Formats: sequence, C-alpha cells, structure tokens
Amino acid sequence: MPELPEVEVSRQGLLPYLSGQSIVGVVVRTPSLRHEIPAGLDARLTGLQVDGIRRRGKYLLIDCQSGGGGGWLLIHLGMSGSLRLVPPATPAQKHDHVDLLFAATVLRLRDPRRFGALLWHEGPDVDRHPALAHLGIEPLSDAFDGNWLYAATRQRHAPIKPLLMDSRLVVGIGNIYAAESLHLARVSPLRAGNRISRQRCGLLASAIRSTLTASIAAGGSSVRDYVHSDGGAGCFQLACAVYGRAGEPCPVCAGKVRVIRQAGRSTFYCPRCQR
DNA sequence: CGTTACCCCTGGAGGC
DNA sequence: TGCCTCCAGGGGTAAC
Repeated sequence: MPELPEVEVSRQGLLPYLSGQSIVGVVVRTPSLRHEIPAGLDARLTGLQVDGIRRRGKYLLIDCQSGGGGGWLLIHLGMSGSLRLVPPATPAQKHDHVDLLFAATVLRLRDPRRFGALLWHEGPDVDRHPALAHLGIEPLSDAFDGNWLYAATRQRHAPIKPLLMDSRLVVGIGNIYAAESLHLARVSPLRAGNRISRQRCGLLASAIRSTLTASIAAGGSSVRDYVHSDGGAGCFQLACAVYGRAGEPCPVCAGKVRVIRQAGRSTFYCPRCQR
C-alpha cells in the first residue's frame, strides 16, 4: 500500500510523539519479514533516544544516535505494512510483528503480507546502508526536474512507467502514483523513456511532484495518534483519475480507461489523451 | 548493462 | 457455506 506519500505522512505523524522519547524495550513477535529482523534488538535499542525521523524513498529512518552505541532503525512497509501508536499494554493482534516501547506509547508494526522490513544500521551514516546505498533521486528534491528526467532517460528503451517505478532511478513512485502522474502529464505509460521530449519530461516531472505533494497534504491532515498507511492517505482520499478505473470514462477526455500489464504490474491509462 | 520474470506472503473478491 | 482462482500499493534476485 504505502508509496512515498503514505510513508511521509507516517513520518510527520510519528515525529511529534516520538521525538526526544527514549526506547524502553523492543518486542519482536515475528522476525521473519522480508529480511530477518536482527536478533538482540531489545538489548541494543533499549536506552536509546529518538532524535528525529527521516525518510528516504519508501524507507522510514528513525535516528537513534543518542545514548551511546547509537544508529538508525530502518522501516519499510512493503505492500501491506502500517504503523500505529497505541497505549502501553494494548494486546497485539494478528500480524502485529514488532513493538517499539516508549514510556507513554507503543509504536506497533503490522504487516499481514510480511513484505516489509525492519533493519538496524550501526553508526551515523545511514545512507551507506546496503538497502539505501543504490537508491535514486528523491522526486521532491530540488534536483528532480524536467532536465534531470530528460538526461536520465536518454539511454533507456524501457517503457516510462516501469522506469518511474525503478527505485535506482527515482524513489518513492509506486504503481498508483506512476499511473496518476503519467495521466496528469498525458504521457503514455508505454512510451519508451528515450522517446520523451525535453518539454514533456518537464511536464512529467512537475506532474510527479504535484501528485505526490497533493497526496501528502491530503493524508497529513488526518494523522493524530493513529498513523495509517493502509489506504487512508493518497489516492483513496484524492480519488484517482485512472488507477483502478478500467472501463470508466477518463475525467479529462471521456475516453475509456484501459488496463494493461507492464513488468508484472497493472497499468491503468487513457489511450486517448495519453501519448 | 538494461530489462523482464518470478518469487516472497496473506487476505479479500468473485466464480462455481 | 466452501473451495478455487486471481489479484493486491514492493522489491530482491535470477535469467535473458
């Protein structure tokens, strides 16, 4: 479920509750997520303080420098992960795999499909962690614009849609926002990367930026003590133009929205106005 | 090297 | 009601 906006909304929602708080314990009920959760987390994290929370792509990075022997907790929500803040001693339900215990609250990771991950990086330089080292540009950074996208796609023959979802190129754009951004920019998901003009790369880059930004704004307003990544934010609040709307009329041109398969994923688009 | 296929896992929807 | 198939917001790896 979570793409960049959902992770960013989670970050913003958690920050005021966890910043400056000390970890008093860790409970791992299910170590077998995408990557095995490292053993001995409880001993390693207890006593550390949360100094801040960053985001890199779809990874949430919890800064636990203070307290000696510090590092970073990396959380990825996969397809079905979500984070909640619950009162201490709240009984765990099915698929509640990890609790990070604080004095006044519990950060609880739930992930039915277990495609998510919880990793620990010793030391300050989290960007050198193997999971982050090869990630591409942040789509909300100043450096991400039409010129960047144009240069980055010149040698790429693959269709633009799977390229947008390639985190080694650009991070955070998942299946929903790839489809919605391409529709907003009126670029066909089938068009080869190197066959998009500089001007249309500009349109696409700003479409990506505005789609993500609008989704963050829509999700951010609803976050309090419940941080949800399971459809609360993003498309389900803003209503998608094409995603999940096969057969329905395109809101721009009234053409019929089509669904095709690209690199194993569903792609929704309007063949009439997306070229 | 770039690109695609397959796989990890559970649950919900829909057909029979 | 149950059983079956297909599908799902991600990404790591293997193979072409």
